[in-house]
Amino acid sequence: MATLTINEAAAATGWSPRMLRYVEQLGLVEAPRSSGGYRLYGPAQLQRLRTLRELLTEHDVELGDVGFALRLRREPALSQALDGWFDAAPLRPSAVRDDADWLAFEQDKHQTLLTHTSHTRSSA
Amino acid sequence: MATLTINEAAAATGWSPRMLRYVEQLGLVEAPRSSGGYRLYGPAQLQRLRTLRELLTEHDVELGDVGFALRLRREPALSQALDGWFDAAPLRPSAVRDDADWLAFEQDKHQTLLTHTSHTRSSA
DNA sequence: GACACCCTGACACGAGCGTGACCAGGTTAT
DNA sequence: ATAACCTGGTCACGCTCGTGTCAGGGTGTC
Repeated sequence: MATLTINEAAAATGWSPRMLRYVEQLGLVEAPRSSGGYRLYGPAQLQRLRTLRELLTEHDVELGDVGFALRLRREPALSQALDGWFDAAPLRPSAVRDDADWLAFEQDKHQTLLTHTSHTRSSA
Repeated sequence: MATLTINEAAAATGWSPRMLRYVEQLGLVEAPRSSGGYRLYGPAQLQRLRTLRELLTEHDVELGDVGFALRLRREPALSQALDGWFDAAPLRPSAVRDDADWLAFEQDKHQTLLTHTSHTRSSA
């Protein structure tokens, strides 16, 4: 099967050769290699590079962000931890959740009072 | 209900007041305000700040990354686009997928050949 | 009303990211 | 065999991030 070298692929996709290597380093588009080590870009890679570019421009996303998304796919533990964190509490905070929270809060307060000589305030 | 001011919350969670404002700016932990505009940290916020810290240290994640994860939750279109991109092609590329790809590839190649006077190579 | 605290906004600065440019050496097609 | 191309590595530069600090002004408590 015929393939393009990195410079040809660059010309075909609008990326610079430098960026193609960088994108590969991020794990986003990895080209197979020739026996001598040259990157060989086939249709799949070209397509991927093009759609990647669209992703970035249309959604105002950085390469690093896509890299992080990749990390999320590869580390389910991380993804799960994030899910848990987001779901565990409302972003627009409402109020107290349960008694366990209250207990922890009182402990915090005392801890605070021990180190800093401060005082609480009444809410709005 | 009693709450802590930003300095007290900082002392209780280990963040600096500066960072609490920064974290809020990223949309990660937003504290309710007093009528005068003071941030009021309750147990929910303190808990959130603590677990956020754990997230960062235990998974070697940056604040910006969590911010991006938040963006993913708020922009389903973006999340979907990323999903599509990741699923559309294998990261460890294998070969051709279907004839449509081949067609696109030939077009690319010609486009390349038109602009640059280059040539194709045989694969490894 | 005095004093301590909080607010926003700005400047500063080291560290890391995205990107280009260059180099010495290996690969490929003719 | 030679010219053109590729490779990984490194230096450079501008930019953003995380973080501290300061200034000018408002808020809360006694």
